[in-house]
Amino acid sequence: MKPPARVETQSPNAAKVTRGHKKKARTREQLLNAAFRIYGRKSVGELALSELAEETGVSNGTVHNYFRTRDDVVHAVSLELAVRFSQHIAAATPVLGAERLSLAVRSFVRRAAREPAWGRALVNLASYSDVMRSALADYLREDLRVGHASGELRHTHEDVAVVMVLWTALGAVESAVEGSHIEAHDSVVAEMILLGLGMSPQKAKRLAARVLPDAPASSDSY
Amino acid sequence: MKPPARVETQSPNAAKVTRGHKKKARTREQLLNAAFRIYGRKSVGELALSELAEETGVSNGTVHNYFRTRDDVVHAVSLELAVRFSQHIAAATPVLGAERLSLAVRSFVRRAAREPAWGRALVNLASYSDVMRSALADYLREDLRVGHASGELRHTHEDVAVVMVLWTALGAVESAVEGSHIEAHDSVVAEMILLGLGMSPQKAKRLAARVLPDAPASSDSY
Amino acid sequence: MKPPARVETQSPNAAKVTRGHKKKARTREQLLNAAFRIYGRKSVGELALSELAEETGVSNGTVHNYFRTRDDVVHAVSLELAVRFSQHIAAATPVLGAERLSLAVRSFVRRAAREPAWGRALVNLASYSDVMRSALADYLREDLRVGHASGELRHTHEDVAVVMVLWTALGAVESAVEGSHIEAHDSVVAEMILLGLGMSPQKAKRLAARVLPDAPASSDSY
Amino acid sequence: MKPPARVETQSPNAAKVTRGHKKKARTREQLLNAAFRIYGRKSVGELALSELAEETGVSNGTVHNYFRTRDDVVHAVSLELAVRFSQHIAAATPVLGAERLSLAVRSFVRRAAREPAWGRALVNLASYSDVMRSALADYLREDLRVGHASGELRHTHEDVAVVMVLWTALGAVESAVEGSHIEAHDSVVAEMILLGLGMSPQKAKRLAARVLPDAPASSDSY
DNA sequence: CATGAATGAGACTTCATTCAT
DNA sequence: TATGAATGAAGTCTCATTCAT
Repeated sequence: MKPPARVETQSPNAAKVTRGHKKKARTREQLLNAAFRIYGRKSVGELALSELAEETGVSNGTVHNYFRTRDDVVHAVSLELAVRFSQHIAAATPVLGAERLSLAVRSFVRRAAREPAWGRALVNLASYSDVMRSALADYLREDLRVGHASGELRHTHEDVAVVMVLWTALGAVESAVEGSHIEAHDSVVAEMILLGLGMSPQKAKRLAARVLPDAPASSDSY
Repeated sequence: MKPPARVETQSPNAAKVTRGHKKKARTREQLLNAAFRIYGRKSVGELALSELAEETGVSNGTVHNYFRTRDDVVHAVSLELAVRFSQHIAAATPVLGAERLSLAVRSFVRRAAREPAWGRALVNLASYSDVMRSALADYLREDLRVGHASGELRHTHEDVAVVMVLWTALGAVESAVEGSHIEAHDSVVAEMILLGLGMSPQKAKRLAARVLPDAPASSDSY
Repeated sequence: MKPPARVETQSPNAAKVTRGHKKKARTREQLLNAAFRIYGRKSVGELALSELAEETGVSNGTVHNYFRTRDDVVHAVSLELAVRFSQHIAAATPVLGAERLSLAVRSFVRRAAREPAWGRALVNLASYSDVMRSALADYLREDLRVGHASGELRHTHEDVAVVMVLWTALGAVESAVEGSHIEAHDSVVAEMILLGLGMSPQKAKRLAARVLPDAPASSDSY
Repeated sequence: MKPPARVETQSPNAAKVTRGHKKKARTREQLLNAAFRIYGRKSVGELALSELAEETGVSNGTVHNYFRTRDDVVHAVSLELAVRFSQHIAAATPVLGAERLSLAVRSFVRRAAREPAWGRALVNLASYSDVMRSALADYLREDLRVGHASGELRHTHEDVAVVMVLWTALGAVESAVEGSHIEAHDSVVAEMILLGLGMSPQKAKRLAARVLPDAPASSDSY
């Protein structure tokens, strides 16, 4: 029988560690959300820490307690976005491969058309931050590898393929954001990518045209 | 008849002073070159007009006589770069179509590998400036159209195709600049693009592998 | 009923917690020690209360419970230093007069040479705080008065003499701290001071050259 | 008759070198004067560049064109003060030696009594800046050397003597500034210093009591 | 035209200080 | 009491911009 008091004894500074933790986490999240919203309006280099403070509704000094420089903000938002994205995709299709790749590209393009601010933020981040690009590339690479192993995809060089998929998707997002209304934009883009990866034209067309579940209601942030 | 020659003899830089016209043109050119060099080092948003003055070796005020804002600089450099690029490509292959497209993409990637500063400048400009992107897109579009008409290319949507080619090329330039050493990088990229545009795998491989004339000696600027 | 004794056994720093009194006194002492250490590194005006918190290992708020402003800190450290100094000198020589004065000056110079941080702290404090200067001056004044009464010293104006002795000693400490290695520095300084106070050259030389007991092991603080 | 045109011809870029030069020099001087005035009110570490801007009547940015940090200001003012001081002393007595030393010390003390702000500035600068101390020490050293060579002074160690004279003078200035009204303060201090340097009591008293020409009207600045 | 000193708005940065826990 | 997140005043610093020369 262990004496329950010992729980406290074991970690005497647990209180210390937790003190103000929840508030701190909440503030940080608010800051990241605000930053993402700003990236939807202006380029990464134009975000001013003071603007971030105002958008979040905290003081100038508070922002500095969390982020010392603009780049700290970009970095943190990139990581957070990558995490959320992966959770989203994993929830939608647990199966790796060409299909998931197509799905990911298409959902990017669709969301960008629906929420231009989101798309602009994505492009801004990915253009600026190699952290963002790496994070996205890591997910794509998994699908490419599985697709290649299964014979669906026949690209000759994985790294080049990753670059092609990523940048083409970003370009499509960018043009969707700029308001080019293209019929079934997401499918056209996905098909072209799959072709580039060596999939047969018929399969590419079929896979890229699969019906997609309706988008989830867009949350407040990203 | 005044002996104008003597004036030049007396002061080595009299040429500069002789004609306002020439001087003005030369200063502008120097400013553009300097700006391009800076874009090879830092992002477009980080170029400070005062830095441009220093790099060019003129005064703060002089820069302002030519460019009122940073965006003026980006705009001017973008146009100039597009012009030089088109001249370069036109000189290399007068024939429009898939082949010229492949050539253009490959020469971008090669030059980026050879001169990372040039590549960085290109990516920075294209990421930031839609003027730059449009200028490049216009050239690509001609080739795509001709290639499609001739049946070499079978893309279903021209705008999407333009975006794919342009952004994939930019992505490849970016990764070349970052130092990823890939065997025959330019050909691999071109082949993937041609595939995506619907060319048959055999033709794509053959076209993308064509031997290329050696690069011209890199000039001082762009 | 929890067994309070066990609490102490379980945690090694329970002593800290036992009595608010003791803890408070200890915290204050730690703060003063930390402040003195910082004065050994940077000027009095550069000490930040937040830095003091970090150096002491307590929170920002805790410092504020003890000292409201920087000047409070300077004041408290000055008084504490003066007290310790007087105890030290009193322990070494109970006899007032020229000899004790010489001893005091010499021990300052010696300690500064041995522990530059200590010397720097002393100079910083004395340059900034008239409290510090007054405290030191008060001790010197006693010796000057006794020395004058006994005929050993013949200075014409006590206040001026105090200033001369104090500032010369500080200057000597400062140069010792800066690393000027002078043979028998302490004796040379003391002799010059005694001369200035009107002592005969022979007596001054003899008195200033008296052998000194070895320095006590330097404590952690001041 | 000289051809006036030639003046310009000879140095074609003289205009360039001079352009705005007078204005620049004037602004710099105003800034130094203002800084010195501020040092008469508060410690060196308390001078804010923005305050300096306001005191001088120029913008914040202008100050930054001249001085990047507080220390730059201290440094520049120290050098300037040293130059002016040397000019002043050289004008008053061209003869090096104990007499000039006495004169220098006395004029410091007198001026401090007359113009407390000046004295405070001097003490603040000398306490903070080793540049200031070195500059003053260099002048003193010359006199000490000559005085020693001539046999008037018999100090055993020059470096220690420099320190004694300098810091005693500073201490005297400090106490004069604080309002201690001492009869013939300057002479008492000088006498004590000369004694400390080994001069015979009679000579020291006589030399330190020499009548001094009346002080020049205090200028606007230092 | 070119120059570069001066400007001042706007962003960054530091820190003493407050206060809920 | 101790904590530390949040605050905001005060200062630093950067640069596009103006203008007299």
